[in-house]
Amino acid sequence: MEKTGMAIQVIKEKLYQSGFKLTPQREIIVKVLIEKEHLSAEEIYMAVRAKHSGIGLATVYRTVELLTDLKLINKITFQDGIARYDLNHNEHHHQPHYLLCLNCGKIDEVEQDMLIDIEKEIEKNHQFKIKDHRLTFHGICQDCLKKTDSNQ
Amino acid sequence: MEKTGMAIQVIKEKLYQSGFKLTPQREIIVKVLIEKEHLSAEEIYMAVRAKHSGIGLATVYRTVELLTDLKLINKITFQDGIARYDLNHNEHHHQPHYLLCLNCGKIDEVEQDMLIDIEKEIEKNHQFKIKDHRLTFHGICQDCLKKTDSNQ
DNA sequence: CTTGGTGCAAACGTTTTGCAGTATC
DNA sequence: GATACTGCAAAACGTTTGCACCAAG
Repeated sequence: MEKTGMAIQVIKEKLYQSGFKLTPQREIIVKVLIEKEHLSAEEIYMAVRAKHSGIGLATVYRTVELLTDLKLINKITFQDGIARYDLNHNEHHHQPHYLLCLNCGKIDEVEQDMLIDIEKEIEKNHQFKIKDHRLTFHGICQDCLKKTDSNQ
Repeated sequence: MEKTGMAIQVIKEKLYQSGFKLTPQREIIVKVLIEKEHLSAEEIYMAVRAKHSGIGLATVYRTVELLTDLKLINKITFQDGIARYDLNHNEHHHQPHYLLCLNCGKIDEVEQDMLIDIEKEIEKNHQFKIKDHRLTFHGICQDCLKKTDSNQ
């Protein structure tokens, strides 16, 4: 709960710095985002309604849009076209890399930025100034590998 | 025209090998995909209607789905959630990397696979068997850099 | 005549928007 | 009382599907 309180405080400050408020609805949404990762808007909405039944889906969308604009959370869309949201804990603005299991759908994050050298090469070879990146690996996670190993 | 004819011939063969036909509608769609890259379904539909006004949008969707399943084209979805399609010229099954200009929206491709070493490291460190990847760099393209350089 | 393919329109799931009402300063 | 924010419902958007019709072997 310490961590939650701290994170909310930081977000509250950044909101006020930009002229926005941390309304009760926004606070509940942020708490949900702290508790669980990779949630879609619908999933946030469900979790939020469990705590405060009066919140509308539109508020969820408007809040995650606001938080994304302020770079407080990351919005990521995999191939299914559904946007998912994660708190942006690291100060560095780069997106983490994702490991997406094709079997069970689990999403893992790799916080370490492994693209630095590649980005330098791309910038040199293509005269393209890189601001951000999205990298997702599709494959089979550790758990699913174990399950299938014994059978095949 | 040589290139177009060859590409269509290859696609026709692969379709027949899998028990499908190259209908007139499918042929027109393929020709459009040969002529332009990174088209959305809607854009394919527009281009196709210019050549043959009777084709329906559903046929476009069904065709690109079929071609994607047969790995004849790549489907890629950027952060806007709109799927785009590209002919898969290289035999290797890996997705190219993309350079997306935040200023003008231009999409460039990097065919060379630069992730091989990183994938080895991820597989070792996370016990995750990688099957495919999606890598997009967001930044400013050469043309837009030139335009803004003089002003700032 | 059977099978696969098509066009149209309707349905779908996610996201956005208009608007009237609410809370806050 | 002005401003930012909310909830609801409707609309918008890209995409998929049901179905009757068509084409080809």
